[in-house]
Amino acid sequence: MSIASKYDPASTEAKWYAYWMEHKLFSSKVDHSKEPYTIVIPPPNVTGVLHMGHMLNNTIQDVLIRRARMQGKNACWVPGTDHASIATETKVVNMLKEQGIDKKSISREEFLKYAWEWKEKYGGIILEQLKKLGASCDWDRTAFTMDAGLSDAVLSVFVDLHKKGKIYRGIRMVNWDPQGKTALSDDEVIMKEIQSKLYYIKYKIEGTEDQFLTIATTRPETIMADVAICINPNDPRFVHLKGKKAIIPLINRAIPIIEDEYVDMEFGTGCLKVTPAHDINDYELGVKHKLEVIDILADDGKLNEKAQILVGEDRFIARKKIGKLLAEIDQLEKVEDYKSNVGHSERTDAIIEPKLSLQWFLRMDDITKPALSAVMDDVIQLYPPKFKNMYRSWMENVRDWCISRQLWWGHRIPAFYLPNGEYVVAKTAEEALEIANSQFKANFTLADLKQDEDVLDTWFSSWLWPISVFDTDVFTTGKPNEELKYYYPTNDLVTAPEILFFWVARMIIAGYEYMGEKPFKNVYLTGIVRDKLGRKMSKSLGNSPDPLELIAQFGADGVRTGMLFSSPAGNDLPYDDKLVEQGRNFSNKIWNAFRLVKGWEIDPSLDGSANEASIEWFENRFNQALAEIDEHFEKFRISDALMATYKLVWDDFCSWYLEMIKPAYQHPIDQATYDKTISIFESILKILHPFMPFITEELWHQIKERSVEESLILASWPSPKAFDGKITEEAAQVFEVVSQVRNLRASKGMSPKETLELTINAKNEAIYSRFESVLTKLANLSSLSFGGNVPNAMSFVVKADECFVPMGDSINLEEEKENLKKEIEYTKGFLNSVMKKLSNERFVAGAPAQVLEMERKKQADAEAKIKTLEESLAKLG
RNA sequence: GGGAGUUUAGCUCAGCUGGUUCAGAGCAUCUGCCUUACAAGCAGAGGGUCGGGGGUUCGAAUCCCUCAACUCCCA
Repeated sequence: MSIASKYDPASTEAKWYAYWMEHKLFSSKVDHSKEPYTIVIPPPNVTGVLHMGHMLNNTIQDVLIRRARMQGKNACWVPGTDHASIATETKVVNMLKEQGIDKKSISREEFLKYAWEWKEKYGGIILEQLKKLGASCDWDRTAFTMDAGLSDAVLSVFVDLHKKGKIYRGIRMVNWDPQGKTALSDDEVIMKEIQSKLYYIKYKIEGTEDQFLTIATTRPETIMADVAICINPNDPRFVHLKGKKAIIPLINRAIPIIEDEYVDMEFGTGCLKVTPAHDINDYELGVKHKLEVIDILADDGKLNEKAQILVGEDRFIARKKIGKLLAEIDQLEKVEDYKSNVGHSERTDAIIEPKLSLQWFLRMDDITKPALSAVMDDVIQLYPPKFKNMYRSWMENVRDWCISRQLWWGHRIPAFYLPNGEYVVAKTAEEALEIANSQFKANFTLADLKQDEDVLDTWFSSWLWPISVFDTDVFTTGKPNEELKYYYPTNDLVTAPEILFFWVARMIIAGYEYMGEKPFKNVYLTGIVRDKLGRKMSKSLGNSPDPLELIAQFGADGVRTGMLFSSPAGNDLPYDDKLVEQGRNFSNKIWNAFRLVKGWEIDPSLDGSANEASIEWFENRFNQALAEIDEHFEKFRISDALMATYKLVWDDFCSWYLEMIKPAYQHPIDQATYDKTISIFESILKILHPFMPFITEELWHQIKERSVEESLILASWPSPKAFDGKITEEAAQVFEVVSQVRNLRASKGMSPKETLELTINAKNEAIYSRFESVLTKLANLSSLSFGGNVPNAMSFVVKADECFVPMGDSINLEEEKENLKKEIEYTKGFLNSVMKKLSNERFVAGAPAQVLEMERKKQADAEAKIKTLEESLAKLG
């Protein structure tokens, strides 16, 4: 045989991907004669490389898009990348550092030149990697969040929202990363439990020499920024302190003692130091009690001159030193070990400093409303729906979005400061100048304008993604172009739950704000890919396999199916090489099934009527399975759809169907059976294609020569036909007899080659005679007959039909009797439990008719079975 | 501290509105086979008190209460 016994994916995959690309089969154009089906890719970081999470995510998208394409929809999968401000800037800064260049020593323009060079060099690697996976994106549409058009859209939106009064500038407490020297959104902060210390510090009461109050704090270095001590008004321990003042140790500044029920009487000493500049809760308390704000920390986390002491020291060194100084003057009561959750920067891992700073904000109270109800009312459906709760609690408690970042790589905030202290928001400096001069009746020149140094949060561009990849002007014109009208709203979004709020929620917000319409219908949330120990895959742990190596080793089809075998929506995927191995084995199984069929000689003179029952059975079984598979897809149960396909192909098609119709070795097959089998094979390739695009396309073309238009990627998904459940049920009964005969052989240690005689005492002989040739072949029988009395035979019962297999003298009469007795005993016990139910008046009265009927049938079946068994026992003597 | 989720076979998970689809699947395990499509395979088998306890019901993996463990989100 000319075809190799093992499938070699490498050459096949390269060949077909090139073929699809060459003939532009992933391409989608506006076509009103077809229903659009659109997915926008969650844009990966432009400088990123493919990791296992991408593999899972993009495999799912490709499965969905390929199936939609086969269903005759105009499938459009838009790829692209995200500029990822912080991540990319960090990488570029590090790269420059390696070259001995300090970011501070070069200008913004120079830095951006390096950054763009970096982007040109590494940007898009990840997209190339996606091609290896088989991703059928319309690559001509590849977008980048910093492309000219998309950037323009971002600025338009900023200007527009500012005009609408939704964007404002204000002092707020933000999460400050002292290492990256930038503000972070709440979502970019990771809470980690760390071991710290709780310092008990004694503050002297003003006007006394020996009266103190003690406060417990984890941050003694901030006492110089204290503006009050707060006690709970209901705390009897501190009644004597009301209205007094306390003196901050070391700097001897008096601060008032205030009262607020916010203070937890149980925690620490019950006294709380209030430091509005350095703690969010204190800040709110400060606002409530109109306290001043003293900020003693510089942007880099070092103490500034307002601290009065230890100026220039790093916050953590200052913490230790303050502890020591306090101890020296005997105002440190004690230090305890303490575990607390502390925010860390997602990017730099530095401990976050709550910091007051001047930032740009987007008002979230109104703009979020349609986005909340869209999900609550299932206009947008989350899969799995359990995320609805999380979504709601987030949307209901959302805070204004801090959209400025102290970085250079990104969309620079289009705000221009004027010499008169005012500022103007406009897309360009020229426009800004015009507005400024007319608004303030001035004669400023371009040189007078100073643009804001900050850039916008990356999500402020990616929230427009489902719109801006199609139309970048709609934000100013308000009139969607043809593309946007046709493709928007998109259908499905596949992404990780960790960015449900970062990204998904904000796209919904932008969708309603600018299109008055949802951006997508369904959101499929994947899980996180973890290693065997349940840890997240990460570069630092080194526990992530290289996706490209996996593809090289197991084939893209194998990896795709492997990833999907065990990853229901929303569930983490515990990755194991075993999974992709199973995927590879599946490819091989399909390959070999094809080898078998392709190897048959056809003899047109042969009569194939003996195979008709088998063909009829499989066609029914196929339609039954297809209905299940389609249903799984509709409900986004992708793993289940795959598993149902897997079992149909492996068990029903390979293990049963092909064995049923397989001619004896070196014997030819009849034309009718061959043709039917090829057509069945084609149907199977179709439903496999979304999961395993490469091997299926390869075999599709090996079946016969086909034109580009006839490629499998464009073939139509089989439409489910009605199936006869009776046929599949009866076949299952016949298969059970086959299994039992095989089992009998195995338990007697007989070779499968030894033929056996089978006699069935059947209620309905037609079931078996229809499949006579199949039974004979698969159970390796020398004869099949019907009747009751068979001496010296082993017996088993299938659905109240007793089957006899004569074993001659090798039969152990006593053992047989024992087995029969056991079976009778068991069935009687079963009957008993049924009778108990049926004799229970309340059951008969309360249970629905259908259930009653079922119980009565159980009773009848069991009684018939017992009768058959007892007769057999009697015959044995 | 507040909220959500999870707990079913060795592992990963199905099990829809309580009732033959009711204790399931895949993988792993065990036994026997290199039976000319496939050992990346074939045929067969074993394996679970559905986290513990209590309740509702004629009937509970499924509903309620309670306890326990784990996970996530928020403070």
